[in-house]
Amino acid sequence: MEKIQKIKGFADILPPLSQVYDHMERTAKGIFALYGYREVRLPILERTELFCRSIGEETDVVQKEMYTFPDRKGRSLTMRPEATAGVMRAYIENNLQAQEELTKLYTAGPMFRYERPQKGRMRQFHQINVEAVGSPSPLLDAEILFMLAHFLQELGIPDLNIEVNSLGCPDCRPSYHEALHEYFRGFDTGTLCDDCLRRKLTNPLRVLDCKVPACKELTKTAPLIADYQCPACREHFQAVLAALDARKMPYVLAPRLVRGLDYYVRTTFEVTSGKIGAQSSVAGGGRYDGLISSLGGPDLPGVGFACGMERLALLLGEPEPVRPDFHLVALGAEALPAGLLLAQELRAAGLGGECALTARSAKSQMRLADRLKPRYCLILGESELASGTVVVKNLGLGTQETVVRSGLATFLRNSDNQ
RNA sequence: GUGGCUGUAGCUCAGCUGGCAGAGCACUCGGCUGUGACCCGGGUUGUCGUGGGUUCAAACCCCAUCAGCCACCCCA
Repeated sequence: MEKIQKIKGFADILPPLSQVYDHMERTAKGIFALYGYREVRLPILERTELFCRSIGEETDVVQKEMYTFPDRKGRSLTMRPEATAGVMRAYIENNLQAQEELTKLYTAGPMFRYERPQKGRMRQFHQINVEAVGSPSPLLDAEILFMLAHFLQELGIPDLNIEVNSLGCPDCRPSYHEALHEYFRGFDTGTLCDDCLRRKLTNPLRVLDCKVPACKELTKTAPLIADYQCPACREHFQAVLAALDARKMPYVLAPRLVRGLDYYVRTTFEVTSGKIGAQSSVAGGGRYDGLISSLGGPDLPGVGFACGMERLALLLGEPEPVRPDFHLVALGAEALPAGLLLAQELRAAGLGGECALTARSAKSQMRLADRLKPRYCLILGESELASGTVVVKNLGLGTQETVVRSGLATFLRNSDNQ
């Protein structure tokens, strides 16, 4: 029979890597709880229109990266390419604004984008996502950045760069776009790279982010967003930075930082690492004040970020294997079922480990025990069955002693052999 | 969507100008009636990614296709 293989860009997350994912989610849960965030679990499939309206019709994500298909009744569905849209849909649909003034939510799970896979980029990837809805305060922007930094620090990831920018708002951004347009108009073939010639028309902000030296040189004298922001946006951004400074949080101002999702306004940020290849962005987010009303909800502001779990996993490395408390070696036909009963007693007492299930030589069972690195190897044979004892062997030290069965759980629990 | 590199044992990889499919690790059995690691000896493991083509003969050359990796692009 022909084997069926997984879809391109999709991955099986097996042990021990699955432990890393579990660790990330547990750490997130613990840290986020300190800030008042609660978990939501939302559908992976949504109506296509949700993403067109939130992410933006003209973005790359919507234009060429979505898994979109009709259901059995011909309605267009899309596998979520990001989490914020779905969280906002759920917020509106469940009238969460009626429950509390500020709603703090987080979620973790798979996202789907049809892109060419490479290091740190899969078609099914996983994000931890945080959203805070209901407050326009710049202090909330700062708090969410504190929380993101706190989370990454708790995971123990060094050498991350936190970049911060303000994109302005619908009131002031058009004038900046206009200015950029004006600035780039003069540059033609030979001055800007081919990509930027396209970008200066579609998304002039992206030209500022180009890595080609010639383009970089030109952008040095390009107009700055800061000079075009309205007083309200300027004040907001200054308040965010003041809060970050007061806590002495390390960050860099990135006036060229652009986001590929249309809903972002004012504060935006990105966390990058130089150690994981070209896809260096580990987390990214910002404020999205007009998003909820554009989806038919109340006119409430929001802030959030997404954290890429595959990229975090690249930085975390292999986890320590968990050491079982015991491994039980059973010698002889009668010792096998007796060994299972004994193992079950120990598990009931909160001790973890495995026992032999099939009759094999002492040598092969001991070899297996050695691989599993249990705190103790327990040996149960005919003579131990007869005397109601168990041989307890410390594989690290090579020492062993005979312990009465009734006292075994206590003996194992009190031992300091880790 | 574009470009480059790569697919050979469970894993890591050799395999020359086309001529019997290899090594190390792992696994397994034994040396040691019921004691692991270290040591010694034996043993198992393959549609050479897949499908075509060239050839007396293809893991090797050609075409196609699938998958992986890296980069562009884009983003977490």
